[in-house]
Amino acid sequence: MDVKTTIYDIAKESGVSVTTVSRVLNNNPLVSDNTRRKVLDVVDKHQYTPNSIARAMTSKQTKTIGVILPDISNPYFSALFLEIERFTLEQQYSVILYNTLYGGSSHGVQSPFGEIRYLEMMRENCVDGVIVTGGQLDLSETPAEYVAALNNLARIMPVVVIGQHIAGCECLFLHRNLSGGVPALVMHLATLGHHRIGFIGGERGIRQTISRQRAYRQTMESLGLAIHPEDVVMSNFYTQDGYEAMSKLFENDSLPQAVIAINDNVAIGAIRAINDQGMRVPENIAIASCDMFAGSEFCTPRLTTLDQQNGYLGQLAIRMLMSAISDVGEGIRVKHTPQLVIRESCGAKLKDNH
Amino acid sequence: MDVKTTIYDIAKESGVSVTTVSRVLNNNPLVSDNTRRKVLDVVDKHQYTPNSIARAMTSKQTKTIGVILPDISNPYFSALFLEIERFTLEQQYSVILYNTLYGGSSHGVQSPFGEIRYLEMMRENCVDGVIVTGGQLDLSETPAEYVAALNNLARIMPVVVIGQHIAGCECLFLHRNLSGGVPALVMHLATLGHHRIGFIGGERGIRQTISRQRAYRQTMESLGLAIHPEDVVMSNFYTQDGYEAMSKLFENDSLPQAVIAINDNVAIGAIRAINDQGMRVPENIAIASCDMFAGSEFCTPRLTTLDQQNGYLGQLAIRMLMSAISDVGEGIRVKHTPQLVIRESCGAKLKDNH
DNA sequence: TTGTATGCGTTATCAT
DNA sequence: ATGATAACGCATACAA
Repeated sequence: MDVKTTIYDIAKESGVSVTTVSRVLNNNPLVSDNTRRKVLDVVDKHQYTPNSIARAMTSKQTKTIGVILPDISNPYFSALFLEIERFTLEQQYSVILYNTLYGGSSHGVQSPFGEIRYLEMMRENCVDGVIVTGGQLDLSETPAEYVAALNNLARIMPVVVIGQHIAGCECLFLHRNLSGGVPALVMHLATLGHHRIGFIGGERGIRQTISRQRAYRQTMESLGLAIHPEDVVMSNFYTQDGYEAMSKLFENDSLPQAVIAINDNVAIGAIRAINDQGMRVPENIAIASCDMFAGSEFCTPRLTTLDQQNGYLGQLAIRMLMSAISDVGEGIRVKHTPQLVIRESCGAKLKDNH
Repeated sequence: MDVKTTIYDIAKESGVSVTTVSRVLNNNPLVSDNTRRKVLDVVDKHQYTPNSIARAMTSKQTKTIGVILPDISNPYFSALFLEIERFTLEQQYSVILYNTLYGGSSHGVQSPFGEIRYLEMMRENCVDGVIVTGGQLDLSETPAEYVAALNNLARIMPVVVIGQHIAGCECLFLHRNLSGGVPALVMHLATLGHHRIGFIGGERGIRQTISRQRAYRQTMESLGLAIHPEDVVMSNFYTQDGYEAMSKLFENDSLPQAVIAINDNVAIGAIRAINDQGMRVPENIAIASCDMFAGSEFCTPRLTTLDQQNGYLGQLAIRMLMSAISDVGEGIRVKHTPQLVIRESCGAKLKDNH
């Protein structure tokens, strides 16, 4: 391996001091055009780029942010991440990504560490700021040690949490509208004539689950529709979990007319389970989902779902972080409103295709 | 923001020299148990962790690797990445991820830079090694400037390329078996009585596309089956592309009995298009795919596909890189063999579900 | 306009 | 067993 050329090599070969080279590199105007050109020639010749490590030593900035999330193979998180990364790059920052795999992944891959360890690693890596989402943050009762670890980190650098506010947590919060759109979804189903509506997916004790279920229950009640307790089955957030939850429903004596899934993956698994019973969606059972993932407009049937604007959320988070890194600012106040996307899986707009 | 405590703070408070603290931190045996304990107490009290930047200054190692890929929201790449990250973490390394978004993404997100820029950024960030896959690497004619940029980087640090070997490229290559399994797939279809078989998806000029199409053509020929030129439609690698490619097929005078898709996403899009025509899979047209993604066993119909062992591939890549970083080793020789996964979308194993 | 000297936090070399 | 000091590559305060 070649050794990287340093600012000293450039200085010597250009016949100037390191200071001058440094000035040229940082576009400091206090350099004559002549020397500037001379230096840049040598820089180009060696394809020299400053060592960002050494730079970080003096500047106290690594120009790197950290992102901690459970599972990048989950479409919800990858949509978020892609937007975060794009903005990060535009600001000349890089991003270190940690997948905690908390709550499991669809690949069976195991994480070697617990979530708290990832927070520590951020500190060790001297990133300039951190965005963290999912995992224990989404527990209705976030463990005290985890909050303590978050606060520990937040004392050193800006930390943006995408999720609901946690008492005693000193981070910046980007509040997610967890239940928004669910009432619209329930009403849409009711309007289509589905009066017995179930709810599947999501883990017990997770905020998304709780919040969306609550909205579902309240809307049902306000519409005067009864909820059959056996129509509500929790599991997790992946396709497999949708399959299992729906299969549970089939073990009951009777079925709901419509089922709301916690997200598109769960909905897809549910549809598979329904098909396995020789029934069809939406003819026999309608399916709707609370979180739209890329590609769900190509399912059969196309999924009626809620656009949670996940990419937009990522954009807000990174803007919040960047402003916290540069300014003294305490972040920005924002709002996002989940939008109902009506497609085929509930019976509206269904093409006659046979 | 609090300022991070340094080794000096610890030294002063412990009443020893920084050298001794450093020894304690690095488990150097040349410290008496007494001082060690004394120092560790202070370390614990302040929750001190060494500044990895300063450490990198002297050690010339950042304990960070870089991964460059087109789009982490693509299941193929996320499966790869998750395995890379797991092994990386086990080795106490972190990973910086760059999505080049070369070839487009499913989210419409645009990358601010060209691929070569990402290679430069790796150098600037002083990572210890790089894994790069996808993008221009997969062009049948990789541009000379891109190869030059790769070589530039490879002169400074180990670079592992997941893909086919490129003439004149000095990186370490993890050869992918691109066409393996395709003959088995074609034969499977032929055995089921499908004699007119089409092929859709994949971009023109991309190695995967070329390689798999060639295997498809050769196998067809060896089986004495004719290929109708209009049954082959290229597009890209996403669901939408599968939809469009299949729609093209419907514009022809007649249809193939079976269609091979370049991957599961394309297959899903194709199935959607077929359903939109009032036809069913596999009853009217059989669909098979060349690259299995997580969750495709929950499609309706379940996809018959090839397991490319993408996660395993990632594992091999990171092992190769790690051995190149530590040893003088020139990497490891490995083999992976895509496996045929027979499910429902071709008509075998189809449950009667209506 | 240019250069010298110092510091950033750690590890390593060399004393003691 | 412990400590003083140089070195890593860069930015910057201060001189010239």
